[in-house]
Amino acid sequence: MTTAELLPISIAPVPPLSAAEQKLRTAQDLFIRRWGEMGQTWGINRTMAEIHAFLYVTGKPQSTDDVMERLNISRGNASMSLRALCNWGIIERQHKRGERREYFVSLSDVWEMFSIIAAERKRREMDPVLETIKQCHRMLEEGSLGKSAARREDVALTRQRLAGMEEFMSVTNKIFQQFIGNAKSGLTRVVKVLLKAF
Amino acid sequence: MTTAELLPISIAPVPPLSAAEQKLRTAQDLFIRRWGEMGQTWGINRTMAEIHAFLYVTGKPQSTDDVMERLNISRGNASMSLRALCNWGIIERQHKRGERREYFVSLSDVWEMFSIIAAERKRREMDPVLETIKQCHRMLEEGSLGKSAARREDVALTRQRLAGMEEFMSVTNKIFQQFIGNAKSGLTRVVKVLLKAF
DNA sequence: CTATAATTTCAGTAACCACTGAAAAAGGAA
DNA sequence: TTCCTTTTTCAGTGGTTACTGAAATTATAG
Repeated sequence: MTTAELLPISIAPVPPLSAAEQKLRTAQDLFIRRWGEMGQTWGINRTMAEIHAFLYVTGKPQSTDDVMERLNISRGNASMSLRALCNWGIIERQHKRGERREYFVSLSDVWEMFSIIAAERKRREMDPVLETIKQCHRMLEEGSLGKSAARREDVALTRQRLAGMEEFMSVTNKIFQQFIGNAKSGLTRVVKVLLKAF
Repeated sequence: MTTAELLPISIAPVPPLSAAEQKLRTAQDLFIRRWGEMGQTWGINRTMAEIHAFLYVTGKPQSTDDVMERLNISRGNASMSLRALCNWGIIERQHKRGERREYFVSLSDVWEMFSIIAAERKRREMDPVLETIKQCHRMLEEGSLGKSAARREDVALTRQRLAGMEEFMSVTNKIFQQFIGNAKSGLTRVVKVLLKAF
């Protein structure tokens, strides 16, 4: 009994990679790994970032199995991470005619991707902070504290600090807003303007 | 034997907080907690962010014990986190005349703080990515692949994707650079440019 | 110098998050 | 319907990071 008979199904004969294919793959892997590392330090888990990098850099629709194989991860992990990326909206499901399995593709426009991510993070992480700062401010106003208390040195200091932070967050928010607002339509213009100005 | 005799050293009679003090503290705590949460999602550990928020929002020099007590953390944790924040350069040690213990203060200028952080993160996290992308690009040039290989569809696709990402990272880098050199005026300028363009 | 206060270090532990793999569910094809 | 393929779910596990607490070290006062 041969190995082929014992394992009749799997282990399709993998076509050997040409030199060019190998180099392509190496370059892609390099990018994928770096992207994963970067993701980690920005609060995005490594695997998700890597999957995204893989879909983005190959530019081709890839199946769950492609992802599993390329990144050496389990089916469960692949499934959950792919779904999360779909929910973010930076990759999309794609059905192939007459094929049962699903494929995934990354958005091709980096700017669009970034603006989607920016919008979400602004909403979830920056807006609440700004809201909290305003709330703190209100708590320390004369109206809620009384005149004499509001003039206490420590109260004044804290209010001052809160004001500084609020100003900063407002400006940052505006920049994000600019990117987000112009997501599809005018991002290339934003880019051009920025490139010209700096 | 009274409790005071059994525990002669610690438990100095904590002066009761006035209403104003309580409100001040509540407002500060609110800010501190939010800041900690935000830090986490941006890849900064909660405690460090909280310590910084505490120092920033009170505006007063605080000792290690003050930090421990206010945030309910151990001495070891406080010590290590404070040191890390000092290394970042966003808080500073301060000696008080005739006092043995050390105090810590936060930088007061939010713009300066963020530009310090931005500089470091750019250097450690963005520059390497840009470098990697360039490297990948080079690996897929005609020179290293040969003419026919370089024209393969999949190679072309990947090169295109890398180019898109490189453009994005370049612009982002420039914005950061703008911010790093001259924190407030730099960013304000970015905002102005963006607002004028739309 | 000694005594004591303050700080740092670090081994051990706790909490957290990512990941696996197998079982269940869902989705066609016959 | 049943059979087979693909996807999803999730309990359990492994790995990582954050934190504690006590011992070691350093700094200051007397």
